[in-house]
Amino acid sequence: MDVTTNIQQAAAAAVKDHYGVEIDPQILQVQETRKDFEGDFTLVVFPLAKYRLGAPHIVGEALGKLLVERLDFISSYNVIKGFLNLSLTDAFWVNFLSTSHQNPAFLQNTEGKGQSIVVEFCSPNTNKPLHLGHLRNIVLGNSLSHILEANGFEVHPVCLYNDRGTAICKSMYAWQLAGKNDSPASTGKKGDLFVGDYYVAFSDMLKKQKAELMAQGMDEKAAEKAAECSQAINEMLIQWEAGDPGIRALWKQMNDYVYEAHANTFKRLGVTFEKFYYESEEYEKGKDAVLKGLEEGLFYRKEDNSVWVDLEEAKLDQKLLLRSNGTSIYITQDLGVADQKHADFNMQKSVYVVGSEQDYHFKVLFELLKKMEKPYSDGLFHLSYGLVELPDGRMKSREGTVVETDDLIEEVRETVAKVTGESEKIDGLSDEELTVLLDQLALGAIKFFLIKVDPRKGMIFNPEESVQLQGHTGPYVQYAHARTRSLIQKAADNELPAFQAGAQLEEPLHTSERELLLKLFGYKHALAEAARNYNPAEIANYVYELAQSYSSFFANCRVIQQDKPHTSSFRLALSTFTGVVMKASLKLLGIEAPEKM
RNA sequence: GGUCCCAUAGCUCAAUUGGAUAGAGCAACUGCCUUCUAAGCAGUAGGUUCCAGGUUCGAGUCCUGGUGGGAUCACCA
Repeated sequence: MDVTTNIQQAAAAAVKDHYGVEIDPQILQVQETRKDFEGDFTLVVFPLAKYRLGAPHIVGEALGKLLVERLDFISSYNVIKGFLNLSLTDAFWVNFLSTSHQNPAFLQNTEGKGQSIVVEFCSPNTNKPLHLGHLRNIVLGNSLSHILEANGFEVHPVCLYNDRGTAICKSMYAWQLAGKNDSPASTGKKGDLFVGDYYVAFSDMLKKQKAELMAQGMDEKAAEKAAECSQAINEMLIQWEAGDPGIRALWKQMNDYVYEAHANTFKRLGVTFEKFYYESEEYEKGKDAVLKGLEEGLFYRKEDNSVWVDLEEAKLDQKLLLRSNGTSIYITQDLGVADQKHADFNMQKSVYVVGSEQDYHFKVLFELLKKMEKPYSDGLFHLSYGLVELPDGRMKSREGTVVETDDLIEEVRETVAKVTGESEKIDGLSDEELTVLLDQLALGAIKFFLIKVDPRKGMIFNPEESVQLQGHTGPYVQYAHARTRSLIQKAADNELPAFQAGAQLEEPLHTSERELLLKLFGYKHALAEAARNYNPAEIANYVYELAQSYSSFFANCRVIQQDKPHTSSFRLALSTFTGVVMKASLKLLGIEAPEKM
């Protein structure tokens, strides 16, 4: 049994024996003792107030005394107001380390066993490169997938490509007009950039044509519709729908350029998807589901033949599901894709990592799926994240303020190279190893930066300052990990006794050793909470605190000491284990843990 | 206008989901590399947690009402 529940139950039993009152052990929360107070775990006594057992500090005293008597792993206690601080024996911690440090099960939770869960993320358009906003999405989705997996879930990461519609037609049209014979190969541009440039070219064209029409007195909306290039796009869309071979071939060509480029970026980021869905293949699939719902009386048809659903009960509006001409809209497609996922993976839960601007959309979608009584409708979750903004506002592709993924990685990599170049620690590395290291550190910095913030919140990205290598950063954690590895190297030169259960140390545990052990002890809880809340930021903060505790330990406690072999081997095991937990935690964030840096 | 989200140190963010004296990093200042990696450690300084009420043993966290910022409300996706 877990110590904290052990303490809870023992405390509840003590209350019963001492006061004759039966209480629910759950109300007695046990938490890590705050720094500045003596102790390891704290039992909060205040909730007992409603049983009128006496002043909280007196109740705390009584319980503390009983707990020390009854639980052999508690060495002492102190009470401050209604907080009962308990110190555990050194033997307990030595035992904790010996049972955990080589136990693979320590890194794995089992809550999700037997449950299948689909995580959809990234979901890009095919008309431009991936930018910082996508990157936050990808990094969050990827990390969430790892976290769920570590909690025992059977995870299926998928990506839905928005590969059809007006956006890609714009690039196609601009290419027809201007480029014709150009390709990524002929221009030496990465495919997504290549297609994106034509998209921008189209925007400029439209802007110009609109301005001309508005100068003739047309209002903005009408001008947008009437512009020659808008008309051409509509025509192209109709041809695409009709399956025009020329248009389809061009469409496929443009998309393929982008897929190849994106695949490259994914690879560089270390992200994999189990399956890609394509809007062009899925967008008609929701129709049948809607028609079936119509038959069952869940939806209704208006005179003009459009199909609607009434969601006013859920405080949402009347929503359109099928156009009057019978075609699908965005939400219809999502209904279809949801069923397709279920057919593919038979999931109980389904997570969508999508920006917060679509909160309303997902409320509607989830309400609809519930109404249709889908088997997975209880397990739906929208991991909604805020915008990434620049110090002077939103990124705008037209103004050239978009921070592109590949550029960003390159830029950070250069900074890392500079710092690394000044260090002698990497002397033994080959050029190839150095390249790998720089990538690991640059990506570590970027990913950590994007994950550490609560996803719900918008965040500000300052190109000059944001991605640092010191302090609350990925490289800080990576550095702490590298230190654990370097210690092991050093220790190999010394002959230390093997660390084992019941080892007698030459000196009592240092405060920073206790803090570190307490942090390690908290790993399972952090892992479980991150999954329960679908929040990778909790892992980022956990591993940062772990690295802090280790760095402090490293500065305060000498590990290898000739005259104290048992303390040495204990500390070495502690370091090794910390390294293992840090590496596993970083892995959950999609970050590599280098051996040397 | 309706709905939803956000507001914490100069800046970027935390706060174990209602618990102790609100904590980290950056920036500033002070110390520490001739035994394990200084991308580090230890310290100083920095706060009316947007405002006003309420709930209770206890509020940054919950409720009500404001203020400010963002998003959204298409037969777009």
